[in-house]
Amino acid sequence: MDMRADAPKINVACSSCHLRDVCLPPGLSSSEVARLEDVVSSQRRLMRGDHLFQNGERFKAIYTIRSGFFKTSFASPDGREQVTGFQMAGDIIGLDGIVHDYHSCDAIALEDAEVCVMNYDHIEALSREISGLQRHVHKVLSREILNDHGVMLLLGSMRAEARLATFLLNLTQRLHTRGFSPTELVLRMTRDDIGSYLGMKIETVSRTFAKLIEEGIVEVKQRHIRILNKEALKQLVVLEKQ
Amino acid sequence: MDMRADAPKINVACSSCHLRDVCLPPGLSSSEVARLEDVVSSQRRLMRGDHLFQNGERFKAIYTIRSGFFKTSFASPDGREQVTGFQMAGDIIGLDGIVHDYHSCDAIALEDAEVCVMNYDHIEALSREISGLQRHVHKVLSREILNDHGVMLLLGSMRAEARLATFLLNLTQRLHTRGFSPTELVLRMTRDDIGSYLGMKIETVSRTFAKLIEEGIVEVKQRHIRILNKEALKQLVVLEKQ
DNA sequence: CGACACCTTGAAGAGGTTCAAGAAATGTGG
DNA sequence: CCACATTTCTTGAACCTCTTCAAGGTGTCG
Repeated sequence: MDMRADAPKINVACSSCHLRDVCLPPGLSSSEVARLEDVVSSQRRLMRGDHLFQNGERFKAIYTIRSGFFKTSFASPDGREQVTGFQMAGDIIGLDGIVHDYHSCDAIALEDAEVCVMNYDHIEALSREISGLQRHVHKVLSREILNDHGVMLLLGSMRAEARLATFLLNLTQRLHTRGFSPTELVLRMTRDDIGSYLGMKIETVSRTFAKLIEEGIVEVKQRHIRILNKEALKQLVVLEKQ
Repeated sequence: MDMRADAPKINVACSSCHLRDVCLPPGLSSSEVARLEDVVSSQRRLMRGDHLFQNGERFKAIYTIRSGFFKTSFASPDGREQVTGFQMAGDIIGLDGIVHDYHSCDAIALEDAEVCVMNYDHIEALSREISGLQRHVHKVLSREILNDHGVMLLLGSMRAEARLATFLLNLTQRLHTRGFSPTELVLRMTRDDIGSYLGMKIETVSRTFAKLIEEGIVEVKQRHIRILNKEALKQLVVLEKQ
């Protein structure tokens, strides 16, 4: 959060960023893109385990992930905790902070990471002038809601195997659109994180992986996962129960 | 959705609406309020069971509930369904539609209801001029996200009894801020709806109510609920497990 | 009054949790 | 670079919660 000499205001080149399509609204003029670059007040590097922000911290900015992998988790006053999502390059993080002017969840880097810091007031101001940006911000927020509804569906109606299958399919799909393999991935989170996210105990996560291996659907070497039969994974989600 | 002669463009008096504080951004000048009233392009009356909007329907407006009670539910392609929330007077509904320009869930009136229809393009345009409105829209979206995280926590980490307790506390608390009793409520939804929302089968909902009755915590007469021991309800949420 | 939707209750069973122990990987300090 | 501590993951067995299946009760509305 500090702006030390080694984290100066840099001129970021959104225009040449490979995440441009994920991150910026479509159809902006180059002059508009130039103004948007001003919003990115700085970049921040994080080491594995670092907090990008914490519950209760004052909300000033939202962040676009340039590289690395994050988890967000939400804690209730009485000590319950729930991992609410995993974020990767191009994802935007920190939107929960808008309501109360402080963050209400924790964002933790699961590997060394780099983010663009976008000052929220600045975004607000600029989106009053660039309607494409305004719409983009709304869509990002709305997408988050949609996404959460998907997780609620998973938590509310799926069995362990379908949850894990959905999780793996979702991750590979997102990685695939970022140029990675559609059938192989390295999990950056612990089984505990997965368990929290999917609403199951760590032992159940482990056993469910074991079941998928047994059925010849995936290959697991630690956190390295290879999907051998994607169709079977999809069928697991659909068939199981009703 | 149709603009028949009996549902004309009316001049709505937001300025004198009793929901004003819930619905409008705080600290607007009276001229700004006047302009906001233009956003409310019409009002719509719904009978119990009517859809306010449906999955797949083109997104044009968001709605503020003036009276009545709604549920929103989200269905996956394979036929799973999840009730994602219950909405009452002052709540805003339809925000899920922004991302894809069409609605991705169903909103159904659980009793006769009345809503203000707010044209979304109009809101966008006006919030470019009134920064208080812009911020308000963002906050409403962000609050929705926060809310969903709370439900994820519930679904991911609570037992049946804690889920139901949380549900009842949440409902009464919201009703209380709207001037209703903090200890009595009439459920507008079926046990099935509750079950879907809380991720449990209808039989479990029924049995869990039975348990709460047995413990002397609530009194249940059909859909009429009276909370006899609110502290005990709260303790159920906290104590149960860890 | 009869039909239908909604709700409750019982008994049996499945799926997931808990507790416990050990294996495998990772990190740390000498 | 190895030994040791720690974290992370796996597996087994007993248990418990919730689900499933089945039947019957209650309320509502034409």
